[in-house]
Amino acid sequence: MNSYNATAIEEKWQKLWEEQDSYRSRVDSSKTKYYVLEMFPYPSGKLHMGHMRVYSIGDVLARYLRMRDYNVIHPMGWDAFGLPAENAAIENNVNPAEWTARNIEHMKKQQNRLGVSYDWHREVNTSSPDYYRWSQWLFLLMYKRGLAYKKKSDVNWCETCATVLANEQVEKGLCWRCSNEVETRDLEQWFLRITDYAERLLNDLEELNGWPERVKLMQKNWIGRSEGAEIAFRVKDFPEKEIRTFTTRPDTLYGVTYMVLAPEHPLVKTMVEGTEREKAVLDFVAKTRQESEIDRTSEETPKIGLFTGRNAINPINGEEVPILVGNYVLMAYGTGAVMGVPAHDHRDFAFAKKYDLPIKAVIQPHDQEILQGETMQEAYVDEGYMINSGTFNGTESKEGIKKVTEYLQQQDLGQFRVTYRIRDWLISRQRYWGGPIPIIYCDHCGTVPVPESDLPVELPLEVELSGNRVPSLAHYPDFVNTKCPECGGDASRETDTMDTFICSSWYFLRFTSPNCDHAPFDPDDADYWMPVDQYIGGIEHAVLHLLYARFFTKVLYDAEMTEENEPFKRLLAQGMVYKDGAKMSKSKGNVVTPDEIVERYGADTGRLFILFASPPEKDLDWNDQGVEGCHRFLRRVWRLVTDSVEEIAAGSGSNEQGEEEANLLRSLHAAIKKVSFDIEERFNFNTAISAIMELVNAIYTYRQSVDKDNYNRTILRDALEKTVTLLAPFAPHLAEESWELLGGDGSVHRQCWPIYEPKMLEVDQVEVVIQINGKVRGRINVPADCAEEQLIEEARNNDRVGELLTGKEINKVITVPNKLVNIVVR
RNA sequence: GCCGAAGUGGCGGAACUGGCAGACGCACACGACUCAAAAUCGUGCGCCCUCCGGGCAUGUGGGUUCGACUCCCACCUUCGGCACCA
Repeated sequence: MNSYNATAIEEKWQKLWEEQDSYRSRVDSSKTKYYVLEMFPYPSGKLHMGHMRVYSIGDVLARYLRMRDYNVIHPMGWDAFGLPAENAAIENNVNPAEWTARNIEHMKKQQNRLGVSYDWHREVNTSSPDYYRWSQWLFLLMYKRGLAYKKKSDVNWCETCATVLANEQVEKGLCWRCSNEVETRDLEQWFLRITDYAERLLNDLEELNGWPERVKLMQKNWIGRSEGAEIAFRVKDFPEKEIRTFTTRPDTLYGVTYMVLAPEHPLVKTMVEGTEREKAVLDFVAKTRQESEIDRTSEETPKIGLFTGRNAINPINGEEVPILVGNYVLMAYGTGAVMGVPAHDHRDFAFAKKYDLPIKAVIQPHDQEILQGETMQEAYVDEGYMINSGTFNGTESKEGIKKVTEYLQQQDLGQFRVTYRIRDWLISRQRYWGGPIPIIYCDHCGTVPVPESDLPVELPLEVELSGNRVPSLAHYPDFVNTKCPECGGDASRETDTMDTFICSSWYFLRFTSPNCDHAPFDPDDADYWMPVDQYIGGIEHAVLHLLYARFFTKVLYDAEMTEENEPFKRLLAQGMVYKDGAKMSKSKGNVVTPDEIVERYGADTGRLFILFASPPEKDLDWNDQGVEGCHRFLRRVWRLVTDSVEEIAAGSGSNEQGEEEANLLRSLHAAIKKVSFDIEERFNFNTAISAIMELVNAIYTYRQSVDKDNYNRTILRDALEKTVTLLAPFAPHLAEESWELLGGDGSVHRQCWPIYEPKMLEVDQVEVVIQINGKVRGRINVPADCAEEQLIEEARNNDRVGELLTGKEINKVITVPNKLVNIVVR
C-alpha cells in the first residue's frame, strides 16, 4: 500500500482539470442553471483563511450541484481598483497596474491550488479598460437618467486616504479602510441618487427569503424609513418666510415650546442680519460647522442651543415660540429644522431643562394622573390621548397623528411625509487608481458627459512614483486637457475617479458575458444566468456592497437591460476565522495561511477542516489539532480505498447477504440521505462531513466483521464508490484519485449524485425507550412499527420496569411509535 | 439607550416538527503492535454518590407539558448593528 501523498494527487488532478477545461460553463436552455458566486477579492497578493473559507463553501455547492445535473456557473474575478495598490506602488516603486497584475497572477495560482472549480474563461478584472469602460458607461447611464449629479456639500474626508468617503464607508466616525478619524469638508462632489430607490430597496427586502434576517435588518436600519409630517411654521417679522419641519409626532404639535434650526439652515443668516445677536449666532454657526458631523452628533457632545432673537408661529394655535440654532440638528436629515416638544421627547426634555424652556404636556397616558409640564420628571413618549390641544382633545395619539396632519393639509400648512436616514451615495474619489469619472468641463458648454464612443476614458499608466503618494489625475496635464465634445473648444476632464464599490456593483452581470464589447453585458446571457442563485461572502458588506449592488440592479432593471430586480436570490453570510479567540492578525502572531496548510497537509485537508469545524455562517476557531484530525480522516479513507482495491482483486469474494451486509447498506443509504439534505437544505457542511465519517467507520466495521475472502464484493465496491462520490465536493482531489483507483468511469465530479433508497433504511427491530414519569428506566427491542398495545405490553413485561411499577397506580401511558413509551404513575 | 443574534462536556460542535442530551471530531487515559518511538488498531471518557444502581446536568429563576436544549415570561452574560435621525 502506498501512503497518501496529497501534493502529488492534487497537482495531478489540477493539471488535468485545467487541460480538460472541466469547469467551463455554457448557456444550455435544456438544463436548469445555477449561479454560484463568492464575493470576488481585492488582489492584495495574499490569500488568507477568510478567502479559503468562502471559496471552500462555494466550491462544495458548485460541485454538488453539477453532480445534481444543474448547469452551474461558478466564476471568479478581481476587484482590482483601490488604494492599497497606490501605497504599494510608492513603497516598491512599481506601477499600480503592474503591482495589481502580479498579485492577480499569484492569487490565481493560490486559488487553483485549493482545487476550486472556477470557469476561468469568465475571469474579469475591474481595473482593465475592457471592464471600467462599462463602469463608466453605467455612470453615464445614471447621469442620463438623472441619477448622477454634482453638488457642493459637507462630505466625509479621510486625511490618511486623502479622499472623501460615502456615508456607508464611515464606521463609528472612522474610515472603514484605515480607521482614521473622518473630518468634514465642504466640497463639490459627484453623487448617485440612491435615495430615489430607498423605498424599493426597503420594500423588496421582503422578497429576499433566502437572505439572513440579520442582513436584511441591517439594511432596513440603514435605510431608516420614518413616517410623519412636514409642517410649516411662519416666522414672526418675516411674513414671507417659513420654517418647514419634519416630525414623526404631529399629534404633539400643541406641545411645541421652541424650534431649533441646523447651523447650516439658510434662514439663520437672514433672521439675525443686522441684529444685536448677529455676531454671537454667526460665530456659533462657524464654530459648529468646523466640527465633524461625527463629533457633533456623538452622544457625549453636549447639546448647545443659541436663541436667534426671532420667534416662530405655531400653525395650529398661533402660539409664538423662540427659534434657536442648535449643534445637534442636522441639515441633511428631514428639513434641518426640529420642533421642540419637551414633554414628549427625551432629547427635547433634556434640552428644555438645560435652557429653562417651558414644558407643556399634550399627550396624556391612560390610567395615570394628569400630567403637568412643570412637575414632569421625564418625557412621556408613549401613546395616550391628546390634551391641551383645542378641538383635538381626547383624540388617541395614534389617531391624532393622522387627524392633525389632515387638518394642516386642508389649511395648506403641512402634509404627510416620509424621510429616510440613507443619503445619496458619494462616489467621487480623489485618487489615481480607479475608473475616471467620464465627464468634461467646458467653459462654454458647462458639464458635458463623455460620448459613449469615446469610452473608455483611460487612466494614464505612466505615473509619478517619487513622492509619498501617487498624485491624483489632476497632476497629469495630458489627461486633464482635452477638447469639448460639443463645441470642440478647450476643456478639461473631471480628475476624480469612481468609488471602487461601483465596479463591484455589477460584476456579477459581467460574468454572464465577460467579453461582450457592445454593452456592459449581453441581455440574453444575463437573462439566462441571472440572478445569482447563491451568493456567499462576509457579513461586513451587509450595507456596503450588498446595498449598492441591489441599487445598480434596480436601475438596470428600470433601463430594461435586465429582467432581474434583485441580483442575489440567496445569500450566505459566512462567519469570520479566528484563532485562540482572536481575529488572525500579524500583531497577535496567530496567523495561519492557506499556503502553509496546503503545503503541509494538502488542499483537501484544509478544505475539509474549514468546513467541518463549524457551520458556515458561524465564526470558526482555527485549531491545528483539528486540522491534524481531518488529515487523519483522509488518510483513513485513502487506506480504505487502496486496501479494499487490493483485497477485492485478491480475494475470492462471496454473494453473502447477511446482517453485516444489511448494516453496511443501511449506513450507506442513511449517509446519502443525510449528506444530501445537509448540503442542499441547510448548508450544514459540518454535519454532512460527520455523516461521511460515520459511513467510513461503518465500512471499516464491515471489513473487520467479515473475513476477507467472504466480502460481498459488489456491495463493498458500491459502498466505496458512493462514499467517494459523497466526498467529492469536499475533498475533490482525493475523491478523483480514489475514483480512478476503483476503476470508475470518467471524472467523479461528472457522476450522478447518489440517491438513497428508503427501503434500505428499513429495519425489523427497533429499540424503544421506556420512561416512567419521563425518566428513562429501560429499553426494549420490538418489531418496527408494532402496534401500540404490543408496545405497552412489552414495556410492562420488562423486568426492571415491572419491578418499579409494583404498587403504583398507572395514570396514563403515552407512546411514540418506534421511539418511546412513557408510563405515568402516581 | 434602541434593535438583533447567541449561551450545551476539557475544546470545536450534534440533537429534524417538544420524545434516549452530548452524533462526529479534537484532547486525555488505558491496552495491543514495536527493541523503542511514530503511525495504526481496540477500550474508556458530562458531573456527583454508597458505582448493583441512583441523583444532578443544555447561562439563571419561574411557567406550560406525561415529557423542554427545543415553547412562554423575567433576568444575567457575550457578540453584532444603529446611535442626538427629530
